[in-house]
Amino acid sequence: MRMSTKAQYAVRALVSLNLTSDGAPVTIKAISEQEKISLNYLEQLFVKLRRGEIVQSVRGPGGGYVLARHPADITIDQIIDTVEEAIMPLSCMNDDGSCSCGLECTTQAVWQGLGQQIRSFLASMTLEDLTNDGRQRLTGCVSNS
Amino acid sequence: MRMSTKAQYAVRALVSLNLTSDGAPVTIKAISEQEKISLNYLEQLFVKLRRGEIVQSVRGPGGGYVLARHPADITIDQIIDTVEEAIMPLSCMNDDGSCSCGLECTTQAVWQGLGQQIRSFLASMTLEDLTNDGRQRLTGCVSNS
DNA sequence: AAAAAATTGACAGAAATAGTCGGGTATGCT
DNA sequence: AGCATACCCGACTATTTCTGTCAATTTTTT
Repeated sequence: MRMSTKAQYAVRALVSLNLTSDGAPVTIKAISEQEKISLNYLEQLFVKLRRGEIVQSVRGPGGGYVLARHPADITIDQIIDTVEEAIMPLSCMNDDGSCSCGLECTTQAVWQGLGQQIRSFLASMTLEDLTNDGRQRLTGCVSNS
Repeated sequence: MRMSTKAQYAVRALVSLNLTSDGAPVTIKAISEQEKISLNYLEQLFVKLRRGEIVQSVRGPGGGYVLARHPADITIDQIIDTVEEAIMPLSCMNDDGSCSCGLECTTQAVWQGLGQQIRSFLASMTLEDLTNDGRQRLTGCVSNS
């Protein structure tokens, strides 16, 4: 059971974007420096985030990325869905996904239930929640750079 | 976000064991054939399960494995903990696990909350629950072999 | 047209996982 | 005592997945 860093990076980058932005586009270079994430890797993520309509790109000089929607309308599970394929791929079923009426179906039900649990948890948190949380922490702490 | 097949195999094998057993030890060879899992791979898993006191081994001819505890006292998260190291390793923190007071702490809180969610879900299901479920399915279906 | 900036796709290194193989050790039956 | 059964253990390999990088292209502004 593990969460890919890809998902973690995407969430962090978006929180950073939302936190930094004053309405004008933010370059991923700025995010990269602030979050210490490889610039090129971030590019990959933002390509997917744009396709998933989480962010909008503004090309040309002075360009960058802006949130495509209000942060309260962006949930964490949407972000994860966008950057990786599935939140929880199941490898326990027969290759064709059918049920052979053996024990697999029993255990499958467990993982599927778990998957739903995970999803609903992630769906209950929005980017705005995290940003507010992050803002609090930043002001409550001494600067660290 | 994915669940290792190791955990899935372990759970399936234990359900199978509990389902097949009439009190006498069950050989992993039998489980291997029933669940179509490599014998040697299963052995590896059962070594860990024995160390984790989920099962007990009976040596010599006529031997095999028996559950070490009542199935109602074996929860799924115990099984997973036993066969793999951690349910949810976090890679989002600084290598030493400290908080650098940046945005990491915000997003860390998300993953940690998620980890607890997952754990409590898996802790709420026992081997007995799954076995009963499996028994129902087996009798409710036509034989498939 | 030139320059700046974003987009794209292909690619390589690293890490984790799945599964295999061979030998060893303890136990019970004859 | 000896043999067969069945668990125990460590090392090894192949495969997949993930992470991260590089180079080339397209678009927009000046």
